[in-house]
Amino acid sequence: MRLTRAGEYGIRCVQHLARHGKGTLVSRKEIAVRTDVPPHFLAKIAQQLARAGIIEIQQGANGGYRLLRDPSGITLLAVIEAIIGEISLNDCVGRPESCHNSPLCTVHLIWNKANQQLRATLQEADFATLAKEESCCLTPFPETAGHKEPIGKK
Amino acid sequence: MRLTRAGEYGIRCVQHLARHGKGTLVSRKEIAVRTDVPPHFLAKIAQQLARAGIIEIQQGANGGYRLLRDPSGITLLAVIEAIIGEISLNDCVGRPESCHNSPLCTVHLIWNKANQQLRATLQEADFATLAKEESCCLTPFPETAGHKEPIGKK
DNA sequence: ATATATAAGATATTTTTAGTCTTATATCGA
DNA sequence: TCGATATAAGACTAAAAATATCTTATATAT
Ligand code: SF4
Ligand code: SF4
Repeated sequence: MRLTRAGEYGIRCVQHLARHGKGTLVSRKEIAVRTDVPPHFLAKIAQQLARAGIIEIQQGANGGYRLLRDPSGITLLAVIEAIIGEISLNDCVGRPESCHNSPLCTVHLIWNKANQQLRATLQEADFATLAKEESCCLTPFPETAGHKEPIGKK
Repeated sequence: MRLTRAGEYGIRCVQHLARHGKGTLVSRKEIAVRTDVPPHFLAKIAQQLARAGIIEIQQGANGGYRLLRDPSGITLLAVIEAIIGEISLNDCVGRPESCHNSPLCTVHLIWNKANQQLRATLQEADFATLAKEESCCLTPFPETAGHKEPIGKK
């Protein structure tokens, strides 16, 4: 019941790009360092974002990534689902046929409602708004950003 | 971003008990067969429900499980969180200290909001209401319930 | 006492997540 | 044109979590 790291990383990537604005080329390395994401992992995530039409990848020397759309036209939901697929809080939400009971199931209805509500909330959040204030993943002192401490251990 | 099977099974178990009403003893085997849950797995889940004060386990011959509270006083949220712990859609929701950026992060605020909304929705659903109509996991013909077909394979 | 049913926790299997590595390709600039 | 740099694509590995089972112990009804 939790977003994967890949999803979280995808959001960080887009948010960093959003701060530079639509069309600005930013190197993978800069994004990786500033958002604390393993560079090779970021490459994979970027490919998914590119396939979803959110970013464009420029190869070669001085390559990098750029936003294809205006930040105001990119929602949190779009980015997340580009990475992890359509959100489905319970198996039967996305695939009702996975449970023979779903046509009669009152719990199923609750899950459908909750799922739709969650997706709506994430759809309301666009990256123009999100980037307005200083936010996600701006490491205060880039030169000292060791980014090797594990992000979260209990 | 999905409920675990253990969580789903826990709901089925409580719902089955709810149909029998508070205090009625139902054997683990009956619950397992009728809700299509592996018996040993159910045992584990039941222990978690017992620790959470939702059911009581009766040992020994003719033992089984019974609801401790009235179905109307048991919410979907309570059952789910008894099994999988408190819902946290992103790591930083439950443990803000896991990301040094959380105090400034606008995305973090969205997750907090979405999380609270989801929990509220699941809290509104109580098992008296859920059990009113025929619902979750009532196999139409118990005697033919082979329950060995895998519940969901793509 | 014996049969029955669950307790509790160890163990095993499978799936998913997370991350890395390798080889190929594209682009820039000397 | 060539070499350095940067990403592409996908194979591969490692770690973690989910799912399920097994084993031994304990409780209870008869
Ligand atoms: S029993 Fe209901 S809630 Fe559970 S998987 Fe089936 S349809 Fe979904
Ligand atoms: S960057 Fe923001 S949303 Fe992402 S983990 Fe940190 S606080 Fe949460």
